[in-house]
Amino acid sequence: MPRRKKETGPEPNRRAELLRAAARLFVEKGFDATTTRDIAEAVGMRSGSPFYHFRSKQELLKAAMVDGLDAGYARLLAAIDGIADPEKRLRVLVRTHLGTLLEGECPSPMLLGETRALDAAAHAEIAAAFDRYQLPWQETLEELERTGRIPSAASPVRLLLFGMLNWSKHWYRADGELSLDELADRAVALLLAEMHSLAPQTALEKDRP
Amino acid sequence: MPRRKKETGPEPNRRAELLRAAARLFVEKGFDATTTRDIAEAVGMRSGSPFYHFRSKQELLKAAMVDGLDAGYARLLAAIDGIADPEKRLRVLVRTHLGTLLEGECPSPMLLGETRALDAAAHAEIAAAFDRYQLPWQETLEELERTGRIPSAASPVRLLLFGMLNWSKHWYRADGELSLDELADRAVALLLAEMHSLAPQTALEKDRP
DNA sequence: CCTACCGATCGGTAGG
DNA sequence: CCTACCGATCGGTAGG
Repeated sequence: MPRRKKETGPEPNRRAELLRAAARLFVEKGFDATTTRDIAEAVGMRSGSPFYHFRSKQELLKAAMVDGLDAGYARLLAAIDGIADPEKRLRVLVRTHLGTLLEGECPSPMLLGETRALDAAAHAEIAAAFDRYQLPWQETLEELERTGRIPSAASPVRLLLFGMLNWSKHWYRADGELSLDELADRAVALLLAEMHSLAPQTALEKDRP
Repeated sequence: MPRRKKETGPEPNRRAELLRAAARLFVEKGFDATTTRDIAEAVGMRSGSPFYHFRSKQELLKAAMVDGLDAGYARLLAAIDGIADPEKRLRVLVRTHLGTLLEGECPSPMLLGETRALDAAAHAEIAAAFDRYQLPWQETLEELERTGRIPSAASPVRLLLFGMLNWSKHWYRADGELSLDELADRAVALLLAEMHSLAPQTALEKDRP
């Protein structure tokens, strides 16, 4: 029986393993504090071997960011598929984003600050991946503006929203009182100002429709 | 004429200069990518001299954070002095915070992620400084809740608010279209949901009362 | 992908 | 606060 594929060059699985380990370590310890030896050890390689897959530590960071963002983008699209109501769609975007950020293994937005060390070409690739990621958000916000649910979908609104969500990485505890669903509700409520027209006591007690 | 003070040990000015330089460099390049040599050079010292003032690089980071937060706290208190209306006070808190963060030389909240390398004792000192800093915010939010301007002043609200503001360090450009005053208005409007009851076009055109 | 290694750099110290 | 320095570590490479 014929093999699926001739073995050409490096094993793609090992490359993906390196990227996952790198992303996790970069988030955990920071780019500079993470050594290429840490990353190699995390996947059972020797110190020099990551450089067989990636030209430099910088390229490892760039690839981890772009792959992480694209994986998150795919997750977003799958989650909002078929949801026509923009308010529900926003809620799903927020919840899915928080899941990627706080439960996932590759919280790319947290690596934003670590890209300082990268050159302009890498920055451009990462920026393009961020732009893709933000597309469904901007569409949804604009639909909410058109239907009068928010007063403005101008760019700062989206950025303030991402700020609310991404910063939670600094304080959210999975073993705390606040569930991810509740946090998502809080954030959406803040944006939509719907709590203002609800009785405060019931603001967090919404059932599923 | 008598000297104000006998010279006892290290010059306090030099210590403060080191802290300012360290804070700026840590924000700019990250804790690990900043060398103690960078910091020494920034204040015109030789490579070993910072260790005359601070026991370790970690202590430099801890002191820079605590000092930066306490300076920001003093700035907050001065700014809100005598403002009775909680809505106006919140607006001033937000604007002052954004000023410290985006125009100041020591944006301490951005160093939160860099404290990974510090031990438990240092974390406790920094946490205490953060708690002080958050006091006037929490008081103001609770007053807004009591007077019915926001539906809840529970802890996540304050944290989401800080998220909106702090994340702006990642995208705000001083030479862009959005002024700090406008950004502050946007953030406050999001929280108070006042835009909902205003005509959208005038939401950003408020004069001073 | 491993072995063996290099050049550079870094935090920190001794002694003045 | 400087000079001179040490031990350790790190990103990366040559050769297989």
